[in-house]
Amino acid sequence: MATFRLFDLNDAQQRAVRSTEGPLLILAGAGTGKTRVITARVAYLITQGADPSHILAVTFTNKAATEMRERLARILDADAASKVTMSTFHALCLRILRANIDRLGYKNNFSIYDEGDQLGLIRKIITRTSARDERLDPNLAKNLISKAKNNSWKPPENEDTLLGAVFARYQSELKNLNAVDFDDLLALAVRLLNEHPDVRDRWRDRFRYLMVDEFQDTNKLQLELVTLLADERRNVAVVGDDDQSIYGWRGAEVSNILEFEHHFPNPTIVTLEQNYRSTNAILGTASALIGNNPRRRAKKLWSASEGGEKVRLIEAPNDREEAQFVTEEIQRKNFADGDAWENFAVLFRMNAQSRLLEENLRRLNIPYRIVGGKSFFDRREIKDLLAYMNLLVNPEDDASLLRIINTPARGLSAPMVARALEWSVQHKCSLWRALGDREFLAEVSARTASSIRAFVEMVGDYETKLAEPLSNPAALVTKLIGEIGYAAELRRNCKTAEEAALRESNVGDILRDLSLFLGRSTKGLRGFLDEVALDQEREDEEEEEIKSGVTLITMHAAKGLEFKHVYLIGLEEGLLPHERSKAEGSIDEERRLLYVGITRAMRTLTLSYCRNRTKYGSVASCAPSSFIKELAPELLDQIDLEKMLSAPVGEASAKSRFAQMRAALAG
DNA sequence: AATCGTCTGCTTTTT
DNA sequence: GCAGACGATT
Repeated sequence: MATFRLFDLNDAQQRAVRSTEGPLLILAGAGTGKTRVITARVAYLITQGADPSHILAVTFTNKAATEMRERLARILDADAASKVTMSTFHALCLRILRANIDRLGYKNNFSIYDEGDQLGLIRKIITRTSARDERLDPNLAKNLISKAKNNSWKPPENEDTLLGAVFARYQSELKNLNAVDFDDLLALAVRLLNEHPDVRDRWRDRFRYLMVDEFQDTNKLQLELVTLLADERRNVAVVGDDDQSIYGWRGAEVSNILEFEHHFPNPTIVTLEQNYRSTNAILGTASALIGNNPRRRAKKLWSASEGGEKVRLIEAPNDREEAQFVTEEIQRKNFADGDAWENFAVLFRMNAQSRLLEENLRRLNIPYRIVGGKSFFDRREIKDLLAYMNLLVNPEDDASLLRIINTPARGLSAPMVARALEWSVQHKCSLWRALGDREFLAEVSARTASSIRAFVEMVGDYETKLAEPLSNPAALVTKLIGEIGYAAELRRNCKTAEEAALRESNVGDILRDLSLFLGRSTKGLRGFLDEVALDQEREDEEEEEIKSGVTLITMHAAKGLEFKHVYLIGLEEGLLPHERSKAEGSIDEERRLLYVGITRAMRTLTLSYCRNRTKYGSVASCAPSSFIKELAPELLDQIDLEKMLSAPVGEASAKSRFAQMRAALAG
């Protein structure tokens, strides 16, 4: 039975929770207890008699889904909580597709292509398709194709532009490879539900209460999916904040939330405005800024807690001094006030800005963590291993096959692979089929042919064993990487023994993860690969340990997080708002980005900009961001760093001397 | 097949 | 000013 208490919520939150039938729009300003409301509402639905298995809550990230699942488990009994579906859009679509994608002419064991695989395939198609004087940037093509899919545009029938031709071929080739990309997960699920009423009705029957988190970030396809599932019951509760829409460049449509009434007429609308995170100085600054945006749903954040320090605006001579000031002040505050490093975060527009901060933090021996950057799963050895696993599940998966066909080297040279690929295109079959075809083998030398046969036989062997009912995939994969001598391959390819050992232990980590997965799931190797494809967040052991420390993070990645002390650096025209966004006319989104950054702060907020900044290797002078004059002047404390440091006596110089002393002690 | 050098072109990145 | 990609070299 639910143990949550409705009266712990404020009035608006209660209204949101109690509104159980029909469309509901919850406008949840930053820090207004959104996750709490969603979980409370799920619990309330169940106390009102809803079957937990009829409830679906969709989020964007696995992290959010997990957090919600955990919170729900705390206020509901474990059995009921486990029956509620909490899923990302992509995982939900994957589930829908794994059950019935055969209706669209794919096989149910399809592979999921990540952006690397996607890019590889597009590169290949471009070189094969383009005339000599034509050029198309593969990355640009990938982005345009993604945009097209998210808008449900079909590949053009007439291939009269290179891009159109590449798009059409990319799509048909993916299908031949029995693979789908991230966009396809959404697009094909929508198509499946649209074209097959029986499938649609099954899912509609399954999910009778829908909740969507971060609704401002949904794109066209995601809205369509929600609409398709909602049916005439229209039990759709969406939660979001138009002011925090910062993913327009990835296809998110703010209009989904701005025009919610258009998509779901006569909704209940609840606005959450009481903020439990920040001081009124911070909230006032945020409100003043965001008030400059034209198209938005009015809301006024307020906090019950009084006072709070003014927001500081620092003018630094250059980016070096800016970084030095921020890091030394963090050190000083940590020492003077005993604030743990975890309470501090430095937010910026571009990842490149983290470098100077890193250098300074390292110099001062301050622990830090950089959020974002290269993923564990981008590592060579992990991609290789996953490619082998993918191949065992779906041998027609050319991208995986190409990745490992000669890794470790087994006499299957690049020219031979190119010929095989050509042959496979001519015969409209997969690379795997080509390698197993007598006709093709007759075209290559006897030695090459025997190498190919050995490889095909080995993979086929494992594939057969894997398909046996009582097979142990983890043991099989372990045996496979032993048989191919992958450890030796790593040692051969790494400069140092330590690097090889690290990579080897990464391989071990994945194999251990696989065993753990198989222990808790019945979905086998295929299920493991699905989970990995859709959750790239996980970190390895070492990184896990450095979870503590000062956080360096982009404003985009900071959405949803909060920190006691926030430093927002580089508030310069051209950086924030970014030059490119200005050119594209998305200033409003840049303003929202700054708004998101500001509202991360709980107690203190420090903004800074530089008069000069090193850009692309040379120093350029810069103007303060045009957003600065939109902030509330009465809540702002303006400080010129140079003047402050040259002041003969007073607090500032005492602090600076103190910082030097600390630095000496730390060094 | 691997490595070296030159060229290019610079955001943000939930899945 | 640097990383990533690609072509020329051994």
